[in-house]
Amino acid sequence: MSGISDVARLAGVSKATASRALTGNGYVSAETRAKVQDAARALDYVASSNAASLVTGRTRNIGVIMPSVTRWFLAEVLEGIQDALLDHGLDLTLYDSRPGTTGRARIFDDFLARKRFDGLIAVGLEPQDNEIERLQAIDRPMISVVGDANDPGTISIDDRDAGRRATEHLIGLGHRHIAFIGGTEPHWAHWDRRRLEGYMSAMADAGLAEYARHIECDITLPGGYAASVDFLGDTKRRPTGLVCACDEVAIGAIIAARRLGIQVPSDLSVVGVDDHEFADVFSLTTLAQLPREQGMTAVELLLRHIADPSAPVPSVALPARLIVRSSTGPVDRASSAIEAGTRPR
Amino acid sequence: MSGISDVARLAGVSKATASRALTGNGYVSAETRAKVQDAARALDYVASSNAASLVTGRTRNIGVIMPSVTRWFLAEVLEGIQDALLDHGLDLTLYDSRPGTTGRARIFDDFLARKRFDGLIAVGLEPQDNEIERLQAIDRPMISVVGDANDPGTISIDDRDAGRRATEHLIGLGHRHIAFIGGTEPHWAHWDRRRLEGYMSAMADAGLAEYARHIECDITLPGGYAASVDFLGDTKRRPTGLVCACDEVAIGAIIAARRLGIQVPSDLSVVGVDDHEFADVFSLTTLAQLPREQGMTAVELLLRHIADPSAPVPSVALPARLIVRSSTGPVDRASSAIEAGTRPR
DNA sequence: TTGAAAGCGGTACCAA
DNA sequence: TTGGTACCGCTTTCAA
Repeated sequence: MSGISDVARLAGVSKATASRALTGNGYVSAETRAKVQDAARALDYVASSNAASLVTGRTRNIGVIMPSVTRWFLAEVLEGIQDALLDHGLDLTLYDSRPGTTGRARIFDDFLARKRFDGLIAVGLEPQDNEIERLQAIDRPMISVVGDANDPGTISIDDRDAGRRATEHLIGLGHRHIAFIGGTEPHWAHWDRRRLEGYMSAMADAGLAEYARHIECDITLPGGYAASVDFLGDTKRRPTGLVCACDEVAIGAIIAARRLGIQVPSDLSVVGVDDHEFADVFSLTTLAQLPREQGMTAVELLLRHIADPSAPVPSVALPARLIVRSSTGPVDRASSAIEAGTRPR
Repeated sequence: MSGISDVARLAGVSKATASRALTGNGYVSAETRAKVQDAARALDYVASSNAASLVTGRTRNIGVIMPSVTRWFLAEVLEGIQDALLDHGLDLTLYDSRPGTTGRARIFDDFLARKRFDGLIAVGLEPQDNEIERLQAIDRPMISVVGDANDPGTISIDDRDAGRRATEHLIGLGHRHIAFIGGTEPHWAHWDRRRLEGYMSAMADAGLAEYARHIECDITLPGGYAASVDFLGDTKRRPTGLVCACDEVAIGAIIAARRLGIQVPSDLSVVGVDDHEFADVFSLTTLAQLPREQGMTAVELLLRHIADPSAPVPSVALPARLIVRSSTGPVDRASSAIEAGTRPR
């Protein structure tokens, strides 16, 4: 393992000049630069990042904190972040902090305080009470993916709008009995709450507030499946349209419907949010978001913020794009038990 | 930001003593230790890991390199690794190196050479030609998850055995026309090749070699779906049993079967390998592996190796556990087109 | 059991 | 444009 002194010696210059030639900071003649670079290559020189960080205060490392890596959306964002960081030559330190684990507590109490990163990206974090203080105490540039676009440094889709447009899509197909599925009281996230609000306002605007109904479930495929098996079994109250908090829940609902012999979309239309990698296989109509791009955007915003901490940090609210597949279709009033009990308009 | 000198001053001791008290290396009286710890707490002292690493050569950071984080198995292993590392107070640097990307090339050419980690865990990496040399050049302890258990420092299930037992399960149910689905020529991984071998040997041992058939597909849910729609459509040649390279492929096959009106398991029995989080929702019979445990085991092996580099590094081959759900059942000879053309034994 | 002092491997200031 | 040198913050001899 040769150090910069070895490189300097071989190139016949001082350590200082070697450093300047290699980092590109300060004046070096083209000639000496070439000499130094040759020497470095000959010795397979790799700078010690510890030594460099110690004096510059820069780690060339970005921390990413998220509540899981096993959810499709989060994993996609993570890959977008990784790609962008690799392009910039920056390392990625992962803090996978599942709510309620001792690991999460340690991350907030110890790991973040070490500040082994120049900046932090929080993805879908939903910090609880004292975690927020910890985050603020870190005193490092930070960007959030998923969250309230009114907060500075937040990248997300307009969740309220997504919920609204998913609902309007079904209303446009003639549905009135439309339910929303997703979210449970202890575990509400910012985004599913917003999507529910969008659903509610679309229903209200269409004069369908009395038909609005919210079914709680875990925001996972098995969660959506379990809840759907329950409420779809009740034939009398079964809605004809279903707005789902996300695609994983929607796919769970579709699987449940099949198991119960309910045809999608003739008996039940289902719309999700995400454009999950499985959405196509399930022919799922959905409001697509691009998590990978969100991750890459987060990196760009963060690096800009690090480069110029005094500049205001923008937020980015991306629109979701409606992709119509065949899990939604016009309501079939004749064959619907719930419509049979409703007076026609 | 106070440093160790501040702590030392406040505690009324020297830097050296403060360091000893805080790190636990060297003799310090219980009394001074307490004094130093109090001072550290009072000042919210956090040691600079750069400074410490510079002198000790230890980074207290582990690198994890894997070809993706969006596959269920890999994400689960990653969370197992993260949990174990958090327990030990170690950071995790992620190198997500998707095959064929420029990012992957950079990881192998630049990032790994920086050695910003005390050890490396490679998960399902399948390094290609020159990548292997790069890996060896790193000269840091390394453990592999997924791979050949004959190589030292490898954790995996016995893939051959898993393929064999999945096949034997179907044979035991009376199936003879059993196909294997998964793996395509350019992208063979070590594990799906081994599972195919297990399938082949089970077929041969049961005298069913003539019925063996291998269907190629991408090792993903959409890949399994697409291939299945194709080959299940050919009623005359349709097998009654299907051994899948992994659960994602198996679930894709089940979805394809449903779409084609093929009943599972009465028309087609499907068995996978993994016990994916969706396996239960699809009632999938599978050979379960525990990726989270594999990740945690990898950390333990790696830390032991780092602590004592001269000790031999063991390998761990875990057995997969058969979980029978309702995607497999006895063959129904009467209703099977393919069986109709076969003489009974 | 403690303190003084020498680095770890770079960067950046200042003078030449 | 280059070289000498102090120093980043900590650990670790070595001597007391």
